[in-house]
Amino acid sequence: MSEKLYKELGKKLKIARENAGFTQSQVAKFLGITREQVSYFETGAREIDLSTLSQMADLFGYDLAYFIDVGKDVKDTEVALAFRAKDLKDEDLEVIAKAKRFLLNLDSLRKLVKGEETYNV
Amino acid sequence: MSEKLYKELGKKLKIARENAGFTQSQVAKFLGITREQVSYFETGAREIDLSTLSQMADLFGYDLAYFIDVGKDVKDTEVALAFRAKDLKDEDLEVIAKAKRFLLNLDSLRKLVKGEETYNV
DNA sequence: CCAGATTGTAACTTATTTGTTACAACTAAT
DNA sequence: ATTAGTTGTAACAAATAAGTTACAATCTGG
Repeated sequence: MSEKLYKELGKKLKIARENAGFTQSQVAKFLGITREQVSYFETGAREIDLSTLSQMADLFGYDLAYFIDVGKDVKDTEVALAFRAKDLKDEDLEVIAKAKRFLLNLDSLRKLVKGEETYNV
Repeated sequence: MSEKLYKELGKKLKIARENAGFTQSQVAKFLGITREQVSYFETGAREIDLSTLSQMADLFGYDLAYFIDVGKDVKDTEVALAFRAKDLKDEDLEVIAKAKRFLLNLDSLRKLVKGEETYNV
């Protein structure tokens, strides 16, 4: 997970905490960690671990998936851009070219390992 | 997150890896961690961090949420199986991970750019 | 069956992460 | 504008997690 995504997650955490009406100190006490850690998580300076994130989701009344799906929109956008080649950087084109070659070879690969099933994606 | 849940997560990871046709060593090399770590993650002996879990989800062709949300239905196993990696080299793993993300996003992509066509790969 | 490959796990060392302390910036209320 | 309360962040020590090595168990193709 990229550094950028942790910043997004941190913003969500901060907003969720404020919506729930907690201070960082209260959250920290509840989680058994320091106030500073909570701050670091919210600013994206330090990576939050899964169990702490899960506890925060419980405390703030959110589904864990809400915090996990951070960056999903960004991913979709990146893929969407793949179809508008004029906006792409050179380094991206390399990856897309390889991915397309891979997809083109997928059919023969499938015959190699499995049977004759077709996959609708 | 309880210790028990980590064991469940580990089992899911192992099954997902085996379905994808990877060895622990291949996965470890892709992730830049040791083979032993992968083993510890799969047995639940050590806690997996969010970023590593996210990378594994990409590599195996699963949504990250699948490994987090207990009781969620298995999604896109067909896609994962389509990419059995038995005969592939370690260097290809990066491309495969990206190609899988590409496939997983095809559905939303289709809605974004086109109409109701289906794509057979 | 045999040899090689894969996996689980323990013990130890190294590296990374977290806690602690300290201080500055910002806010809201009086 | 001053006080109390909150938050961001740096630096370092302490705690924890990860890497290393080693070995046994299991699986697998020839």
